[in-house]
Amino acid sequence: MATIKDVAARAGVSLGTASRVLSGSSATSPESRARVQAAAAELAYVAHGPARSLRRSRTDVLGLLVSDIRNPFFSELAHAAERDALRAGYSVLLANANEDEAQADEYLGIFASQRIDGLLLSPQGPVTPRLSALVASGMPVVLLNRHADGLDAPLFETDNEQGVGLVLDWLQRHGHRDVAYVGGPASISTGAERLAAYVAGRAEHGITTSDAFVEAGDFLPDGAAAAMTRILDRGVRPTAVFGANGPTTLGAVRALHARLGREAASAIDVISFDDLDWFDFTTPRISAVRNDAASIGRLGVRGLIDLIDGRPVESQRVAMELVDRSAA
Amino acid sequence: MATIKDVAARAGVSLGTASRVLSGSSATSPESRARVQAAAAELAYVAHGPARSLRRSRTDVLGLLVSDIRNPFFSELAHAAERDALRAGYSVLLANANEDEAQADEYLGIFASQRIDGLLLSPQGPVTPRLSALVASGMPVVLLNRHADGLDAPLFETDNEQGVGLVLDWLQRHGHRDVAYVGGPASISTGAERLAAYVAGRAEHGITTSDAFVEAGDFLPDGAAAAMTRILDRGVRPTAVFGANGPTTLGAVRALHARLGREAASAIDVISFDDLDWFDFTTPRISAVRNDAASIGRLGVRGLIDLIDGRPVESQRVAMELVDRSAA
DNA sequence: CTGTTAGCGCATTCAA
DNA sequence: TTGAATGCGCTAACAG
Repeated sequence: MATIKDVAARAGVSLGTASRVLSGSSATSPESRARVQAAAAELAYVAHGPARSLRRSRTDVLGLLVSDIRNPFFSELAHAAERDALRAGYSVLLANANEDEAQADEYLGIFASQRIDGLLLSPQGPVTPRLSALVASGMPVVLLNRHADGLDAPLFETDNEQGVGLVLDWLQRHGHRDVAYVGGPASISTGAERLAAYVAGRAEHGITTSDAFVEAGDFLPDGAAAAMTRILDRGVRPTAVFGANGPTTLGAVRALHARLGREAASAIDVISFDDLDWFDFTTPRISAVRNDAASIGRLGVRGLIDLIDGRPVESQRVAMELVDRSAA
Repeated sequence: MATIKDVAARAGVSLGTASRVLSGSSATSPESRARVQAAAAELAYVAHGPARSLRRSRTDVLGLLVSDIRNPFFSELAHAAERDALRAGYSVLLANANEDEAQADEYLGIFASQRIDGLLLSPQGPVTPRLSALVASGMPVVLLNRHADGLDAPLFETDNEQGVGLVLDWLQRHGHRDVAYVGGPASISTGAERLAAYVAGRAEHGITTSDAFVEAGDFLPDGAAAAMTRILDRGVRPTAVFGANGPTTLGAVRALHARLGREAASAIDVISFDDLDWFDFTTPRISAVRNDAASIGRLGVRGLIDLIDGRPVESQRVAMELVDRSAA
């Protein structure tokens, strides 16, 4: 591969001039510029990123660590974040924790070694030593959708309380009393907050306060199916099920079908925190509260870049919207 | 951040010795080793990836360019590939072309600049100048699921012909004659191959050869919905619809519902190339041919690493399996 | 506006 | 087994 030295030689200028032309860092004569650009094109020159990073002590790479890339919420978020980062001149190193703390920590090590310029993080619960070391070293960090105790970073998240409020209203409007709640791990802020909001509001919405109807999964389909099954195994028969995120609702619906059969399952209303592609096609349709994953991704990228550039950044909550499919 | 120089100073050894201990490249005395490791731990030393890459002229980073990260096939594939790469000591830079050629090309430029050690590619059709430059420069490349004309690289793909054969058999078994085929772009090998296999086999499976029933989308939901709508607008009424990939089937089902209403839509059988989470919950259920995206990802990573290490690599086809939900 | 020079952090060569 | 020295490719500081 051609180096900048080759380009300079071919253009008949010094290395410094070639560098200035190619990185546009300072003024150059039109003549040099033309010669250097021609030489670069002829040699198919591509700047050596690692060398440039070493010299400039920045990489123009952002790290994005999501909890579960197969969750459409996060794949949508990652997609939007990546696009916006690219537009701002950053690449994104995407890592998937798969809702696993150890795996998340491993990726933080890779990020540290790659010397990313900033981190977009959807944390898996507690702050690990590696994470606090990263923060202590001055790494700009923004949190996506979940906060981590003791980590003081701007947070871009859905408004869990408001979202759960929309669900509670919907349940009440439909006269549901025996509602099953399939949640996420208490160790994850979204899991804890959504549960807290549900528990706090259920009584005044006419919903049973029996904890026989409440179980926590792991925010993945299999764990949620197991949780749903545990509820059914108690012999209780909910008239509605509330899944605390997208994969959770998928797992819950699967369990309903597996355990009760298609017929009986279709007598149960389902409502979901996070909207999925296929909720229009089930019987009955599945309603949901939806937030714009793409917005959160974009807010996160913008916030992180502001942080990198030393501008102040405020946390932000994104309101949720009810997608009511019960009428149709 | 601490550098290896700091570590050496603290351990009271030379820079060279510290390097040898930390990279395990050659023998060191137990004593030096202990002192260096202790010093590194105390300083929370993390090797500077770019510097190391510059010196070793390799980055231990693989590039993975997928067509559409929101397609579960690719998010599953990416997830598996990433895990296996990590286990083999590589990180993965994941990029999403969003079925767009220009965006794919832009990422190839970033990959080139980052000096990735190898490329996993799900191409968007023709070979761009940038891609051929990359290949010409000796970059190891493997193709995932789609081939690119004139690019001679190992290919790991689903067996399109066999998969379409399974679908044709299923359609015939169910006595469908008026079958709508919603395909992908002809410029993408999977789009072309699946269509070719369908067209070649439909007559002998008792399926209409009228091209009024055939339309191409873009392998994304919106494009597929438009294609489905175009078919319906011709006034033809299929008894079954065949979607040529996952997002295509989603779009087709959406269009059926939007155009015909829930009731009429439920009279139409749907079968899909690629299986999705929710096919069990529709009325009627949606059958599919399924291939293991994770396997393809793993095969790709293994093949690419073999290529990097100079071992010979063979292309491989992964057989598809029918998931027949029509009986239940 | 340009050429020369130094050095980012690291792995590796050469002597000892 | 170790220390000293070199250079990977690049940008930035400096002098002209």
